[in-house]
Amino acid sequence: MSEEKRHTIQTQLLAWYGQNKRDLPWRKNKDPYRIWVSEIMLQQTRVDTVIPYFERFMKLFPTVEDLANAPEEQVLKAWEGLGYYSRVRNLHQAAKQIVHEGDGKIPSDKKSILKLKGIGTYTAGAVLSIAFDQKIPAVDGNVMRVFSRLFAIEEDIASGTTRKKMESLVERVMPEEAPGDFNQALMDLGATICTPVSPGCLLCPVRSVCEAYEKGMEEQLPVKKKAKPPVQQEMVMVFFQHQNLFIGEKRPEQGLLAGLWGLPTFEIPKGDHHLTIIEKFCKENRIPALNYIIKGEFQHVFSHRHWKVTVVEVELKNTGFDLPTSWSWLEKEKREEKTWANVYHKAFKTERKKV
DNA sequence: CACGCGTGGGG
DNA sequence: TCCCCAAGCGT
Repeated sequence: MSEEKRHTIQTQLLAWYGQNKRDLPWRKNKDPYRIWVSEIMLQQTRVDTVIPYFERFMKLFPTVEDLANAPEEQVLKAWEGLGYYSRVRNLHQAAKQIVHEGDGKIPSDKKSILKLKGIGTYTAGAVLSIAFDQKIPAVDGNVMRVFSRLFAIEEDIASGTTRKKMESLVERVMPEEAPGDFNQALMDLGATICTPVSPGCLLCPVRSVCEAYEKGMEEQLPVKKKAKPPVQQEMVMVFFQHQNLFIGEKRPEQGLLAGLWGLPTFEIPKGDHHLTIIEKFCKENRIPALNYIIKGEFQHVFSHRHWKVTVVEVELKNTGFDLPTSWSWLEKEKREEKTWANVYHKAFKTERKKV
């Protein structure tokens, strides 16, 4: 790479950022805790979605100590609807590490910060450069896209080796001064101008040194392998209820919607009928079901699974029987408080519909 | 290194 | 309606 190209990217990008940077709540100061929380929320998640969550989260847990001392239920609740829930479980765990095992401060060296759950190469670079002014790359999807175009890199950006290559490129281009601004400028450029489709090249501050623009291949880059299609699954969610009580299920600590409260959910084997599954389950577990009512169905798409969910109401004769360990009786009034993913809220909507 | 892990928005 | 995504990480 020529010295001229490096210089152009540095100066043009920083100048552009000075004029065009977005006014975002986590940019009000350089508090490492705020930067950290914002970076975790922003993983695979759009800025507009994150903003209200960030504001609420900071009111609830203004410092890392507040977060560490908060009950897990409250922390998970604050993340409700944001998705990728392992992020918040890791965040909470890391806060406890910092407060109870460390000195109560976010580590400012790469080796230590990478030991925290939920902080990988990208997030470490973002926090260290933005909050601690260290010259460390923060290569996310935006930066990969910008650099794959600037240098016409046709390798699959999903591969690990390509990302390493990008990191060393960014490292070479980064200025000594304002590394945090430089990283954020790259991300803002990727988010607002160097977009995945129909990029705004005519507005781009680094168009003059962009190889993809020169070759007219900005729409073809970056190269990214296609994800495989989601698995289709038929599910049943059940409202087991008796008087003002219903049964909630705490999901396993690992896997889909890990650790979240919701409704007992069953997968229907192909060719089976949903009521057959529920009836069999009740019989085997000596659950005193009085009747089964199909309330309706809805679709829910995860990144890698597609659920068709049938909602069933089961009236129970009494509460005097043993529940599976992950199930608990909850008050109906607390339904909305006790269910922490959008897929359950869809079930409530279906339930409230008239039959 | 491939896979699992949510959700809502835009073209 | 459909498809692509958006500031990744842990295993």
